[in-house]
Amino acid sequence: MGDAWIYAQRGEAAEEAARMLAELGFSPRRVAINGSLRPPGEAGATAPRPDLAMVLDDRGDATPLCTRLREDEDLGGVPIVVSVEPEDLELNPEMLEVHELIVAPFTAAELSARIARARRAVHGIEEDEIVRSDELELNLATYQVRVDGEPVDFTYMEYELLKFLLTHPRRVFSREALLSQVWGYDFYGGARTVDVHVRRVRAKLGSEHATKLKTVRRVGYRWES
Amino acid sequence: MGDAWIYAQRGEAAEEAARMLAELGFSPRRVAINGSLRPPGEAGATAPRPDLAMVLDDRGDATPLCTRLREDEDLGGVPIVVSVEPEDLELNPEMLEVHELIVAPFTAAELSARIARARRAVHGIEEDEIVRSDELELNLATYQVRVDGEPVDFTYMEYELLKFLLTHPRRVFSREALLSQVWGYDFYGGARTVDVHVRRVRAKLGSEHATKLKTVRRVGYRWES
DNA sequence: CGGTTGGATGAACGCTGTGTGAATTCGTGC
DNA sequence: GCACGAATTCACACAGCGTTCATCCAACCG
Repeated sequence: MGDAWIYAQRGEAAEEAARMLAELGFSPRRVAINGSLRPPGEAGATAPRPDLAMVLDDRGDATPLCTRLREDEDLGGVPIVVSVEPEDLELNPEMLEVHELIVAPFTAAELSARIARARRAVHGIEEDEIVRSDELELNLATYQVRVDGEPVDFTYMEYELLKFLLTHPRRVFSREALLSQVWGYDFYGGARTVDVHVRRVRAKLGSEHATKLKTVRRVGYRWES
Repeated sequence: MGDAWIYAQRGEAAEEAARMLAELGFSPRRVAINGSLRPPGEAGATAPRPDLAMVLDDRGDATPLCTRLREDEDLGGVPIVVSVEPEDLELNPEMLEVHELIVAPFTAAELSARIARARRAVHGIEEDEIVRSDELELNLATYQVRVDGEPVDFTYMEYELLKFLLTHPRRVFSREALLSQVWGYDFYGGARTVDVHVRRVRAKLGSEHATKLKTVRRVGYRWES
């Protein structure tokens, strides 16, 4: 699911949130509420972006923090979920603008739903429409592929082939199996067709990732990351 | 605070919500979940609009209801708050799109905050009634389009198509999807219809912006700014 | 170490899908 | 009923993409 940065004053609350986010498949990192808005060790140079910012409010201290988050150059567009205590629900303008609001204590199921809503609000895309493998990203909603963060153009068949192998990792598929599953059950064509597409996919992936699309001699192809 | 219409299957839940809304200063009215979407006695003639629609989900039955609410001619733009039971939180696309989501049981304070957020979400859109993307401006109120500041005349379908793509950026839509979502669910026509409208929209946008309406071969169209 | 087999590679062909111009149908107001 | 604009359908050309073919290279086997 990606990185989640947690902004919190109190330690227990942060740990509980981290536990829950990890359960949902995130890699949570704690961030001090005062300071650079980045986790320790992440200087501005590399400027990594989290996939989610989770803010744990403590008596209204989240308000200025959210403003800073929103205005931060590199963190713009990161979905923000703010957790507030029930007694701190009194209205304040910032709480109206935050992507998604959750009232503590909450369940993992609710958090998951609210994260999906926050992402939807920001990206217009749901997380489950993205297939990842290492530094590879297949976006099922936009038909775009990112290799090491860089968008790469794939043609329709290239995309479909890569998607199939990526979503069925490790298992070997014969050319015939690929022809029937990726091209369609009624396809009658030479098995060499697969070879050519594999070549093109490899070329676009770059040497780094190309090696993950392995040839199994006399059998077929396999994805191994 | 104004009128609040409650859509619910179960009576107790509806009464509890009504009590809470009254406490917050609303005038709650119960609406049957099947039927005209209006309280009894409110025929279409006078067509009053509530200031809030509160939907109480019962095992997922809120989904089609929300779709109807959204598409209702006179109820468009009414803030919608949906209450769901914790066990019904599993993701479904409609729940991602609703203005605000609240998990039962909830306090009046939380409901109040979420109503404020829902209103903000709706007002935000109505306040700027204008959808912008770079130097493009869609005025939802007047059906006018400005390209680089210059007003351009769009016909109805051209406008609807552009608006749909612009408000769902990046995502690819097949011709069939566009036909059903922009033209209407019951539309049966050639998929080439979409092509022609895309061409006209592109022509009116000018070469600069036309390239943002991208063709995804064998799949459909996509807006990318 | 040569023979054999299967995969990689380069290039060219031909089909399918999309763009485009124009004709036709539909809808609305006078 | 007529006129006008808009939406839809039709026909065709072109480009991109998928497929095939021919050749080269690497792995396996004796």
